[in-house]
Amino acid sequence: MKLDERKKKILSSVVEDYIESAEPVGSKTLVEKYHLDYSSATIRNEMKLLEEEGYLEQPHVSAGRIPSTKGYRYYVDNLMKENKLSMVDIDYINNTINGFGDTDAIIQQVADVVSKILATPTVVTKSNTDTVENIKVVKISDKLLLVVLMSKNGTVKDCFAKLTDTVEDQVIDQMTTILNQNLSGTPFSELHLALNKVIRKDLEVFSEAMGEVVNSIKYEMSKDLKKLNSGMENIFEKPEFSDIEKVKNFVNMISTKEIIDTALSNSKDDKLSIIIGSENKEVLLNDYTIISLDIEKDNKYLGKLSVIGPKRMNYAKTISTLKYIKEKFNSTLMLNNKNDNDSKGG
Amino acid sequence: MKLDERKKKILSSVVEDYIESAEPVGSKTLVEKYHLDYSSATIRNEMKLLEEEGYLEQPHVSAGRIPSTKGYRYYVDNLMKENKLSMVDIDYINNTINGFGDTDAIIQQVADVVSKILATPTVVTKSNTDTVENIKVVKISDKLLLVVLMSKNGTVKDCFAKLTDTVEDQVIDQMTTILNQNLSGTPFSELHLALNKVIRKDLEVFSEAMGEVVNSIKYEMSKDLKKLNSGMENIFEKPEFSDIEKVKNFVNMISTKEIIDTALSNSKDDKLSIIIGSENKEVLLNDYTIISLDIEKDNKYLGKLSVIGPKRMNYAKTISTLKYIKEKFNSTLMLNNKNDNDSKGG
DNA sequence: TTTAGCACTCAAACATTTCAAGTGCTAAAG
DNA sequence: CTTTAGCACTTGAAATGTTTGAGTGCTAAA
Repeated sequence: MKLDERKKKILSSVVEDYIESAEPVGSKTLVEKYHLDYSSATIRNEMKLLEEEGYLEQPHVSAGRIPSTKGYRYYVDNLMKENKLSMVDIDYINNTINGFGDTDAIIQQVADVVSKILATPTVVTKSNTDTVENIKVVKISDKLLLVVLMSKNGTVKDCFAKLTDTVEDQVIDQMTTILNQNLSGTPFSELHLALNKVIRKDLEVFSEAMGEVVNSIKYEMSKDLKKLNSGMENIFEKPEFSDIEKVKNFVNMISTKEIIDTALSNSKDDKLSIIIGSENKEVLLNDYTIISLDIEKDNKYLGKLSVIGPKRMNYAKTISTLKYIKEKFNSTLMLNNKNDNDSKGG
Repeated sequence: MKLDERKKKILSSVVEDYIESAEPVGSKTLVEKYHLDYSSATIRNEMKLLEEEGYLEQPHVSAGRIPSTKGYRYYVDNLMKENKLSMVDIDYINNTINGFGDTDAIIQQVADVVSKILATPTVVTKSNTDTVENIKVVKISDKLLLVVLMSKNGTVKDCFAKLTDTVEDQVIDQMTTILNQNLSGTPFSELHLALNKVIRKDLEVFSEAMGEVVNSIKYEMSKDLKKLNSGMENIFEKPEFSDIEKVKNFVNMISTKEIIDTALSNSKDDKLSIIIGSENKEVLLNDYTIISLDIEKDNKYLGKLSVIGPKRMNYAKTISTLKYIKEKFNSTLMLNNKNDNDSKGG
């Protein structure tokens, strides 16, 4: 696990060259371009050792090396140099995110700016930290239920569940109890996951009614989540997506709310979260890296700003851009939001 | 322009086979699959004539024929058989578009349902027919203008324009006059086009201030337009998009609001509008067909429901699906919208 | 411990061949 | 005059073969 200086230098050069060129990096390139004062043969020997240790990979025997997930991780944790944003980028951020408009508009601005600067798809979620206090299920007719969610802060959300079979009053009561037991206290932003647990536990008992209620709550929540994508078109510039199948999978993945939600909610909530390739539990995301950051304003949690792209991404620039934007939100320079219609009142 | 029965039968068979198979249709296929009681040689002669008349095209000399834009147009206008929706599709529509939720939710439902059934990208726009009554430009500071738009119905929209140079009061007055002259009475949904005309006419005079004001209004309007895409992932199943360049162009086009806005606003506002391939003035859309339909409820214009896809699309099914949904909106079976926060009050 | 040198591997690029689909034309048949 | 059988011809796609160059691992000497 301890790498000597030379190995560090080699690893960092491989990572940086590969990030830039997207081509496997060979020993000769390293010697010439990165002024390593050894012969290519020596570098080859070192690279072989780095490969055996799991930091590098070789696409095929006569190719150069590319970083493995472990290699990227080591680079990010130990080798990466901080990146100062260029004045151009700073100006662009400051001119575009001006704080005008409601939260939705600002979120959109942030997504647009980040995806422009980094030329990568960007996802911004606006989370609702308000928690569920009480859930009521009201029978409107034999086959129609009204679900009402009351929050701690006093807002009310409601949605309908349509059934194909009639449902007994007693079942509704039971259902209400289960929902309250499992969900009260849960932040709205985590309701999705909590609901999945509920149906996994109780599906055998009241399959249809419970299923419909859960789905209608999920649907209502999905409207609330306000996930904003931007810059999807940037993937076409990246050689990782030269294959149509890859594009297809990526687009499908991004459109699948659950995958992204889960990925983002897995990130530790405190600071900056970097999940590289196979570190992600979701197999479909194993070729991608997600870097995300919570944004706060006046100690109020606004949401999560995330960048998703191939493992081969410019980690240094991405991180400094995200951090800069986070600071911008913390600074008092921004105007206050004019109006915020996050959730309709009860 | 008059085609005899045999030519009609051949043209319609070519169109339908090509829609299904995406492969150029040869004379042998037609004889065998469509029971045309002539030899392949006769069919070949007829196809040659149809090609000379412009109804068919030949990708290369040893390939079968594919319909030209003119061929599709003739098919749609004269040959196409009405398509009854399957019970499965009808059930699916009825179960999914239930009229619950606000207008935004319903629009999303419509987009989702249509893209699912037709397996094609779908765009639904919610138009705002309220018209501009008065525009005020207020100087907040030397380099910051507030633009206020008052509507006939009494709602107020406002946005900021940031300048890099200071601007004289007199210029602001002049600008206000020009904006009011050109825009008052314009429906919000057409503001985009009207603004383009304004800057084209007056750009020489007050380039910066006017430009910024126009842009900020446009940005504000774009939030209002509520364009909802759905089913973008469906393009990957179509051989038209096997080439990555095509996908790239399509995605870029769809993300470019102006292109789609213009394309949709060109469609005649009354009934069903079908714009096939090169019939579209926008060159970038020349390989695509846009079918769209205005949706009304209680004689109130709700918006436009549009399907965009390659010229080779299932015209009959697309049209009947859209029509069915339009009727569903007209029918009184749908619940009334619970609440509608189209635009914030003044 | 480092390095020069060399045999070896493999993907990518390019060239060549083969194949099948489908045509247009001609001349004969209806 | 219309239809059709027959055939030479064209062409893209797929399969196959060839070349090239980048890069490696290993060996033996410095």
